[in-house]
Amino acid sequence: MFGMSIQPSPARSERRRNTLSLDVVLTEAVAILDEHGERGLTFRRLTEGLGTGPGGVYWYVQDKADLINLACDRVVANALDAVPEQPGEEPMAVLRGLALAVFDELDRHPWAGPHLTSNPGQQNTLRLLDRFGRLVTEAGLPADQQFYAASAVLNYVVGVGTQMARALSRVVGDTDREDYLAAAVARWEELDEQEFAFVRRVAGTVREHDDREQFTAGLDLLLVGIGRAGGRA
Amino acid sequence: MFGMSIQPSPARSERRRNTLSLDVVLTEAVAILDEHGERGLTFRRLTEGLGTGPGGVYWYVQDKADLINLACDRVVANALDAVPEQPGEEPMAVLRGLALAVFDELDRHPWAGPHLTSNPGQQNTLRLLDRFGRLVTEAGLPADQQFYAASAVLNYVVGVGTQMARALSRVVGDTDREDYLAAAVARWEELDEQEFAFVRRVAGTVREHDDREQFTAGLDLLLVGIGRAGGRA
DNA sequence: ACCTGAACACCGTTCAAGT
DNA sequence: ACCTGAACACCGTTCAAGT
Repeated sequence: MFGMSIQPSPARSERRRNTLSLDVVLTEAVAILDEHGERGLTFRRLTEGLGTGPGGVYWYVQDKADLINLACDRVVANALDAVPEQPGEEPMAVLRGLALAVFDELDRHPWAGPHLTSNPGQQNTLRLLDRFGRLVTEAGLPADQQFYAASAVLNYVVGVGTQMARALSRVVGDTDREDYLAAAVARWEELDEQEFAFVRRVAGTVREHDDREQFTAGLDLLLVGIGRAGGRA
Repeated sequence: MFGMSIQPSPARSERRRNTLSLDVVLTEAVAILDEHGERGLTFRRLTEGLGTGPGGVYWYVQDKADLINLACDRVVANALDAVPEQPGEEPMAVLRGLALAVFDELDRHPWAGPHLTSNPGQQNTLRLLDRFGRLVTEAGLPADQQFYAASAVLNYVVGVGTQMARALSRVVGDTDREDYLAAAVARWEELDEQEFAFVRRVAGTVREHDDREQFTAGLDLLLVGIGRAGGRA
């Protein structure tokens, strides 16, 4: 739905060239990003995979930044498509499902996370914010708190989701395939006990549980808080 | 404090070269990033400003990614230094002050935001998480919720802070200096009324208030929620 | 140990030319 | 309208050589 190309699908007959389209370009770009990471996405590799020249790509895309943004937008589109709107359902349950869909998508495409918060030009991230906002509204949150509550949820989902996705993912920037999270925790346990008192204390507990469960536990903490909150401190 | 170079400060006598140091390199890098954005940070410009060759920089830095990470780490260091630890103070008040310090620092250095969440190798971001964690603990949050509460706060502060910093900042990627936020809101108001029902409704209110105030209002919402939350949904 | 700077491989982007 | 592919300017990184 949201990931489809904007231009009308050309009649699949008559011409034998014109195998290219924004859709095809983005599919290839996402595949390369998944396999080789952000640094691995070069026009050389992209055009090789597509069987075109650079000019062909530039017909559909403004520049490399635009290409990556569009690829990110497609990732978010996947999450949105995975959880269709369900009017009448318990809003917080829907929100939780949507958050998990984003989590799963970030797990599949770990390169996308950092670009989601930073770029407001992405239509589907805005769409995601909109859905969070409507769900939070449905749940009865006062009007003047809705925007920042929705922002908080979006930031939590993307921020924590990105971190955990990188931890789970075996591909980080085309190089290391180790158990990233375990390595991080091990590093944490070597930190100074005074200076990093908190991180050292919780380092063990982070490893123990299932990541997806912890992700939603933190989300629920946020939602329960948002649902109950009445005014400012 | 946290922004200082790791290596011992060399005796400022005897040698007449050796004007370089990690500290000097990072200062110049931050200055370039502030003025020209991330794309504007090239080794050419950097070495011109420093009066060195590329090899000189590579003595202190592993590669460009490392350079940017170190620059980001210094930005967070500034925020940490701005709010020294104050045992005995009201933890939530201290947390709020620390969050605002990060906000201000992201306002000064809008390029840093996207790199903070994505990179766990940054010591000072970890330090920031640790302080949030200790403050949340002091405030009486149950042990099993502390880590994700601290993460939520960190993600809110960095995520929303980055967005607003970009909105306020006049330099975005070396080019446009328009009123970014106003433009964003104007774009929001042109969106489809059905599809973006929430964003369109709140678009007006976002513009009205003072940004810093809204930032803390959202943060307080989160903190009040965290403080009151008892269990999962 | 610290720095120089020429050299290298490569990358994003352009554009005149083709269909 | 859509695509080709050679050409260009530039960029990150290396490394033998200096002090």
